[in-house]
Amino acid sequence: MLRLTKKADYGLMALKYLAEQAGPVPAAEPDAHVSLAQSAKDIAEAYHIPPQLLAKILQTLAKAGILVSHAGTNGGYALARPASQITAFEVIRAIDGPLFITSCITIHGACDLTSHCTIKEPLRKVNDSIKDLLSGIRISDLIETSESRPGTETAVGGGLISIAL
Amino acid sequence: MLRLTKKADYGLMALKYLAEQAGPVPAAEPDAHVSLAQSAKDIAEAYHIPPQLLAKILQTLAKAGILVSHAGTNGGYALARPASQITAFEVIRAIDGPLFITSCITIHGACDLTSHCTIKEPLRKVNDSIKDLLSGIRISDLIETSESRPGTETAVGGGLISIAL
DNA sequence: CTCAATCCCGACCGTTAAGGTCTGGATTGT
DNA sequence: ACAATCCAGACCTTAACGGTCGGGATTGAG
Ligand code: FES
Ligand code: FES
Repeated sequence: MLRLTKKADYGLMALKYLAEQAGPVPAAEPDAHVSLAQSAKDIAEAYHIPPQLLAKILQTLAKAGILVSHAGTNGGYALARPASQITAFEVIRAIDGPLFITSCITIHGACDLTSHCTIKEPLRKVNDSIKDLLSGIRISDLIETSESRPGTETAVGGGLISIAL
Repeated sequence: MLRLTKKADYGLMALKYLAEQAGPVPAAEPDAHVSLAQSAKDIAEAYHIPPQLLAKILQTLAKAGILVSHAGTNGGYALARPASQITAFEVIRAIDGPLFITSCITIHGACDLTSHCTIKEPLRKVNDSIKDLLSGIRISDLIETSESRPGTETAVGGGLISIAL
């Protein structure tokens, strides 16, 4: 249930990476772009993800106005805005499209039993809540999660995604 | 993104239906079962959904302890508990399995780049938030979608879901 | 006892989308 | 001129989803 695609995961990782690269902004360059340009290949190698796939994701993000791109020898991608002004919601939406939980959104608008479905409305509210939740998360929120223990690898904390209840 | 499967949708619809049938409980039968038994076929016809598919969904729900079943001529399904004690989360979980947004849960435990993934932890928190959100929704919340008691709002539309990163 | 109405279980199948690859072309700094 | 990039599609493979089928096990009714 409620599955976030790997593409969106990759996209968020890449954005976080870019935000980190541009992290210590010397506050001496108020114009131009927000962060340094990084090539798709570099980012892909940093995270060991398929380079060509990430390339396409970054292109999508660029088309959505979240990234700016620059071709050429020292080209690459940079954040179009400060990391604090990019929400997880718009990233996910840009990559995965406007799909939502109802599963009743076919290409024809709505599913054929939309007139009999009695839980459509409450589900829409859940949908909105999740949207709000995601909209409240900014890229800048991702960069300082577990940064305090140098040396030790993360993910040592045992139960990764145990999903237990 | 974040797509709820149609099966879960159907399951919720069926549960709501059962809850409605048993709605005006005369409070004179504190024992036995909570609601009247309805056959899978009846429920399927009420909503115009594939009967055989719904049958399987109800079986799953019964196995999960959410419904009780009774074979025989006047058999059918009934809620195993009052509708106010069944959450949307456990329904979805019973039907769609313990899948969650991370998309990094393969059958082998975790995805192979779990050691490089830097956003796993923040994502897990989002996950938990959604889980909490869904856990706060009860079947009884579905039956009075509009114009209900002003005292007991569904707490869904309020957007009071905050996430701490 | 017999029978019909049910629930139960597993196998099966078609469609779709996700994840990933490949090829060719358009920019642009050096 | 050339290499490093970005860009835009056309593919491919696999797995999950949505749905179907048939056979078997219960159980109330007549
Ligand atoms: S089944 Fe389509 S709106 Fe619920
Ligand atoms: S990509 Fe697997 S944990 Fe994020």
